[in-house]
Amino acid sequence: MEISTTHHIVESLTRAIVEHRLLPGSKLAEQKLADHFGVSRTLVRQALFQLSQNRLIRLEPARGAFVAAPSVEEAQQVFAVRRMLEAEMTRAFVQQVTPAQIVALKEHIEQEREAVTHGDITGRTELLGDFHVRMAELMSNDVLAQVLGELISRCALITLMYQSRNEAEHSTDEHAAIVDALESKDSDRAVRLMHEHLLHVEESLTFDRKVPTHDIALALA
Amino acid sequence: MEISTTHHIVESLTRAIVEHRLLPGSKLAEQKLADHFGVSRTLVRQALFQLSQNRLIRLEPARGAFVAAPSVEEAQQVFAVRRMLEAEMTRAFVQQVTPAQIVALKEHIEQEREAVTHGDITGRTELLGDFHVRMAELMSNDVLAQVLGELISRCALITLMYQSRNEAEHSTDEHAAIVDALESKDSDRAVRLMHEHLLHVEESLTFDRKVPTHDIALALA
DNA sequence: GTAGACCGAAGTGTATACAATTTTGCTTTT
DNA sequence: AAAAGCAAAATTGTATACACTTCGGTCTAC
Repeated sequence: MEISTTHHIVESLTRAIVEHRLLPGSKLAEQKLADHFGVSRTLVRQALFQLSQNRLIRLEPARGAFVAAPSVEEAQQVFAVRRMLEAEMTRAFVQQVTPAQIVALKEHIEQEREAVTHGDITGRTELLGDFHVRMAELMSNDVLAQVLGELISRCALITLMYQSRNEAEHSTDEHAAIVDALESKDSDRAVRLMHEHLLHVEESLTFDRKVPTHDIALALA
Repeated sequence: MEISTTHHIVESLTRAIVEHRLLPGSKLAEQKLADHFGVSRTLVRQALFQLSQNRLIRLEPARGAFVAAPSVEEAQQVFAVRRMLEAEMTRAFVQQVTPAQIVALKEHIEQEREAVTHGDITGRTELLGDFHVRMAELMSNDVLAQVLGELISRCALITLMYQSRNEAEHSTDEHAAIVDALESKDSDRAVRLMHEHLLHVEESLTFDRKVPTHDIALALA
């Protein structure tokens, strides 16, 4: 089954949503998208279906597709799962860590610092999430990397919405501290740092800032 | 976007695959399925796409859909993730356990025992997996329940293929032991038992029994 | 006798046509 | 003037049509 054209549409819409060119609640009309991409509704529908599986959009029967507005509660649940999973991932990582892996992680952190100093908001959000996926990949467990990737992308919207520059810098520092602990094979410290790091990121989200919404009932509540 | 008809097709195919009426490697031709369900290829393609996201089938461009044959390596990776996730889930469960939750889990175990004694292979595989999902649900973390459910269903094929009745009985006993530890709020014991339980289930898979396959290269290797 | 090209059948990939539902704006009624 | 009802327009849901790729088999060339 061919998926390359569909994939392009998915990528394009994903960028638009994550970069907030499409706000949560916006309607995604099939024919308009089809015209824009120069394809038929068939491919647009495939793409929309895929995006709904990624939780980036919400499909309502006979009404259409809308950009998702993940709730703070959902983000908190995702972080609870991440803390469970990544704490143990960190412990397992120390068991089988190699110098090459440490180098790879340190290089990644350098990229993070660059994005943060250059004010590249989208890039930094992506890189900060990728640090965690990179760890999973280095453990040569594809399933782990994929599950973690889904969890992280699932709340890309919220993370992006709520993360300030200070918090981004803080995250990078914490990543560096984790790698230090990994390098010295201090399993307990690494696990504790990872756990605290995820708590910090989650705390930075719970400040109840205003989210643009198209849901009237929610807006007036 | 309507999904109910598609959902019915997905359910039907899922049962057929999990119950081994469709063997790994089997081709799923779109027109034949469309005729069988009395719908057009459009809906069949939607269903196939969804099944491919669940890893129950594999889509090959311009060649079609085939029932997946998850490798033992993949199953091992899934179990590695489950051990990480469920060990911590168990620890968190003890923190907030209530008598009602214990009752619910004990009732579930009774259902397991019935299925095992009645020789209901499909039912018992489903129930044995559901025990873990039920725990997640009782923690009122939908995301956790969903992630775990995906992990478990992901290797339903392999689990079903490799699990004998003895092993199933053993699993039920281990579930009961875990609930005992939860009830006495012995967090360390519960975590240890859960970890060992998942190791046991995985071990029962690694015996390299013959798997029917349509992949010539694999069959002759 | 075997390797390779070629043709037809079968199947997938995409577009379009049509049916069913929702939305919208106007008209009518109170 | 506000609300209810209705009809037209717009939008989604499903089926079908057609183009393109793959698969099998046969025929030819060596």
